[in-house]
Amino acid sequence: MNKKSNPANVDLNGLPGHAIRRLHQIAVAVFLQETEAHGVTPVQYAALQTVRDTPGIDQRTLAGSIGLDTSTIAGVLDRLQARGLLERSAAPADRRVRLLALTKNGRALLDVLLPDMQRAQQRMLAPLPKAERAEFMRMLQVLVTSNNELSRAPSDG
Amino acid sequence: MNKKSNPANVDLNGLPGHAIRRLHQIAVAVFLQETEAHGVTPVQYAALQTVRDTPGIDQRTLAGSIGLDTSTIAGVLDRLQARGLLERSAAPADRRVRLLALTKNGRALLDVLLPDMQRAQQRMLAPLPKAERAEFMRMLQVLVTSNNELSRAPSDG
DNA sequence: CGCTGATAATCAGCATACTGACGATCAGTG
DNA sequence: CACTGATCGTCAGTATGCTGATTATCAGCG
Repeated sequence: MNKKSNPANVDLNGLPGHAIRRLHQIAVAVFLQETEAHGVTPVQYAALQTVRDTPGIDQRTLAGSIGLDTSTIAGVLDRLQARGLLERSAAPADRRVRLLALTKNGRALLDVLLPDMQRAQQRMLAPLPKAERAEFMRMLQVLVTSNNELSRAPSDG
Repeated sequence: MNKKSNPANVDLNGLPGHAIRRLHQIAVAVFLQETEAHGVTPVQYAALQTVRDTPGIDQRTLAGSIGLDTSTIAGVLDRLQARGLLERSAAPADRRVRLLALTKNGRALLDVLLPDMQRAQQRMLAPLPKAERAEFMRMLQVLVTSNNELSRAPSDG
């Protein structure tokens, strides 16, 4: 790949942003591989799981909880609803708000998904020596929570 | 946010994949903030920098080098070319291949971009104690290089 | 030279993810 | 009740990022 040896050259792999982007791509790929049978994306899983854990949550709160824009969550929920995994209903006290709940199919999907999802999570950190995995997760949490206010829909979870 | 206390509940923030996705979002936001004046995305920067460091590189090699699909790189290069930052020329020895090179404007942009880009990279890790930043980067590299073959266009850089 | 398999790039389709603008609704005030 | 400002959700537009199919070209073989 004969790169010219130049002081202006930059080692992309040494840049945090670049490495983080690559790791994210890998994490998504691993998740999709392990959960292949269920046709669910990481974000769709996060939405389903959060609605299950917090039935009757509204879209805005859900978006903040998983770190998504309100305009992005709309499309995610459209697809989940179209698959019959989730229902939207108008809040009786405030007709602007749409309340979310899983259908029976949605809950069933989460149940069968769980072991595959967990295996995916373990595979992501598997290359790290066992002793270092918790340390990596701890640093990850520090970086995410410290910079939380940067995204448009900061997570309150 | 009264979650029901249920054994089926899952702490999303404890999942590697979720934390990595959030960190990626933050990294992109920081990059865009610090380099706001230049209207360049992280991926566009990676493409420009790699073409500068490896003039005459072809699209497929570039895609592999920064960890992108060949179908994704096409759109990125379209936009850079439309802005006059980069040129595509047919390889004389193989007319399927398109060789890439920066224009004078492209090189100039990278020059003025450099300090902003570097400040962005530092900000991403700033919440971590100084002593831990190198350790985090080291673990990041381990995870990326070990799982490299998972993406469609594995990086050879 | 003609055929076959491989390769470079593109394209269509789908799914995040953002900004900025908009319509609908609500709460508070006079 | 009418007006004002805020809030919830949506939409249009743009930019990654993927899979699978297609086109153009090349390399090798008979």
